[in-house]
Amino acid sequence: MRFARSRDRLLLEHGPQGWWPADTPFEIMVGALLVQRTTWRNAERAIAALKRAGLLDPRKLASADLATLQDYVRPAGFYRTKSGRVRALARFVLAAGGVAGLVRQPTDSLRRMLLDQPGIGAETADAILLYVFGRPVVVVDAYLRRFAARLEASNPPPTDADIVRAVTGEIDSADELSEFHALVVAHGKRHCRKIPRCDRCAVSSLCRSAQP
DNA sequence: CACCAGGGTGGTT
DNA sequence: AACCACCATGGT
Repeated sequence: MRFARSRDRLLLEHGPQGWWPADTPFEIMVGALLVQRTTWRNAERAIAALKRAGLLDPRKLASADLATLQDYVRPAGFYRTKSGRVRALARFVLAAGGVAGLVRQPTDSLRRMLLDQPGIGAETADAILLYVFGRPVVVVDAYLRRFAARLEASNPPPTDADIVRAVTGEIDSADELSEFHALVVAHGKRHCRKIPRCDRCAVSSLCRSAQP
């Protein structure tokens, strides 16, 4: 039960993270696209710009002008690709009858639908499943890969499937998985990015005791 | 200056 | 299947 125990200690060290910060479910979806390979700070600027323009709504965003969208998305980086992706997402949600229309889909088919959308890969799909639809899903990102690699200390490092298998069963509810993912990110941001050694890491008691 | 941030995609071995 | 370059802004 290493992941569950780690989760408990991360919670003690960092406190509740309150993810995902957003006013609406659709805002979470847009944010999940905009935050890719960017800081949350910059993604937030783009979200604020869209919100200020009243475009953080599937119907409005679906018919928005691309050049205008590029202007709003710019601070989040990759504005040419991301602007098209958020509009495609809006059209997808709209065609599905809104977020409320998607809720009735079973998790596996909903996941496939999300993966069909441009700019939505495994990580973004799982983040949306977890934070928008409350499905008990393990979100595997770079932080969790490093975290698991340190925890397992194995060569070769655990695959994504290994990680999902290990976490599933230790942490099962969507609420716990939400908090777990947020805590792993919070911890990872302060942690050295070098995978193997934590013995000189000063930011976390978890790091020190994970290395006997 | 180099490197990085809450990835995904299309192309090449 | 494993690698790779690319996308682009803003902070350190």
